[in-house]
Amino acid sequence: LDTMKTYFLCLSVLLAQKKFIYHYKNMRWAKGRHETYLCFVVKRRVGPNSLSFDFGHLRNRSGCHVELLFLRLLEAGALYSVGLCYSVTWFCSWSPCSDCSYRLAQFLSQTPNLRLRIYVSRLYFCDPEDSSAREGLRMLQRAGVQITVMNYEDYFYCWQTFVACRQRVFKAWDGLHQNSVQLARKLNDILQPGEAEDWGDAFELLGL
DNA sequence: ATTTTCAAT
Repeated sequence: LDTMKTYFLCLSVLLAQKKFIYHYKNMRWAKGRHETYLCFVVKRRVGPNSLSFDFGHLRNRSGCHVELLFLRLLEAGALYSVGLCYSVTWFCSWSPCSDCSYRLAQFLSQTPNLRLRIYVSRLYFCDPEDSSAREGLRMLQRAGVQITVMNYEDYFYCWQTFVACRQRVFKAWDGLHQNSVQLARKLNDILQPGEAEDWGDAFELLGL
């Protein structure tokens, strides 16, 4: 019960502006981001024409990745009860590691009444083409998860929704758009493997 | 060109 109280306490607090900027900045070399934040919205269908919402944020704690903390929260019944339809959208500062992807896919296969959409600010350990993190993302996609790289609008939305912004308008950092485009391209390569080679083949065929 | 990563000290 105390654990649950702690969770609810965490959920009720808005993120500090500096913390949000620091951890969600989508720069290529995100030095020192040894924490991961997860901002979420849980939409619940409680009647034919009515929805209820929960929102908040979590961060990883004591060696537990934030995605698994979120799953624990769901499983503890804090945000979830059987028989209702859910849609969960979360905005994470790092993309999930392979292990979290695996566990999420497992969870989702047992929970058909839950839809998950994941927005990520940066890609976690996805540089090598054969990395398990990349494979994990593909597994999530096959499990029906929509994975997207955050863009300006997404940061804007998060700022309004999860940050103690006190009516201060979100101000983009240098390179936000460029970095987002680059990361989106990379994620696209990860999720649609083979496309690049197809192009290569096409060029070869055309003698280019 | 190169740099980092849900830490470990």
